[in-house]
Amino acid sequence: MDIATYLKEHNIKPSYSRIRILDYMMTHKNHPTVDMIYGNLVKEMPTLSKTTVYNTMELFLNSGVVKLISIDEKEKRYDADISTHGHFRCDNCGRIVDLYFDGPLPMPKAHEDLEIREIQYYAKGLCKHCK
Amino acid sequence: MDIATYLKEHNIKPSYSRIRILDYMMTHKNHPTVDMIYGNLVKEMPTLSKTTVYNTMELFLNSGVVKLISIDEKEKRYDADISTHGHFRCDNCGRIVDLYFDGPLPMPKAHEDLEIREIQYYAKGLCKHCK
DNA sequence: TTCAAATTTGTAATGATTACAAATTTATAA
DNA sequence: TTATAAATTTGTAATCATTACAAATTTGAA
Repeated sequence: MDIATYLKEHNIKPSYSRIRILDYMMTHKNHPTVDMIYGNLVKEMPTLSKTTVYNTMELFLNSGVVKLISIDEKEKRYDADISTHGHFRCDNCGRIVDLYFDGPLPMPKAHEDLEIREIQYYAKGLCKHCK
Repeated sequence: MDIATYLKEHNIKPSYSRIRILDYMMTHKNHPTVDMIYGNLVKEMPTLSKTTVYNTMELFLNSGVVKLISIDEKEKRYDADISTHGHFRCDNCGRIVDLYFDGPLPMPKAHEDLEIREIQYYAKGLCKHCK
């Protein structure tokens, strides 16, 4: 589907910056940091500001267009794939890959006193290339 | 078991600060931040430095005495319960509670190309008091 | 007791993120 | 089109948890 249409469906005005940022995320699927997005796009958008990327990620987050990945304690990462899945980060090269489960994401023992709205599943270790 | 003995078993010299810090964590079981530990202990240890708490947590982490909890994007939290379990954080009051599963922590679909060393399971939402 | 090693401490630096106001762009109405 | 308001973008400064680092203190062995 068209990126501008997708943004409009989430009640976001599809400005040029927003389209390019979401396009970057959907094309690369690399769970990028703000720095990665900015560093890549500024080559073709010389007036782009890092603050705009921060603002846009916050907007995307609140609109449900992206999900936050806190697998790295240093920098926030974002995922435009909002389907329920987990993530693995290689302790050596830092690359992040998706993790899927047989069936829905596993739920903890019944906690009828908790209203769970979001689940994050992170695994860490060594990837194929680094082990 | 005695805290000093426990530290020695992990090849850590049981200095007074280290004993008090680990004692705080085991007594409170509140998944504290460095600030929480410091703020509580400094009342009875006026010369305690926040840097010491940071140093000690790093030491504990590398020695396997505590585990890092990255459920909060702002501050690191630590858990002296090193058994495999998940965590839930209330979006409203910030309290963190333990999550357990029927059986071992669920594993993702076979990724024979990944060497998984650690798994973190985080859930967020509203706790009993806040929902 | 003496000296070296380990631990603790305080201050300064780092770096990702946020605050904020000015500048620019876009949309709306006359 | 033109004027005006609203939304977006931008740059700079502030924030704040964490780290770096060297000096001070404590500990332990000879």
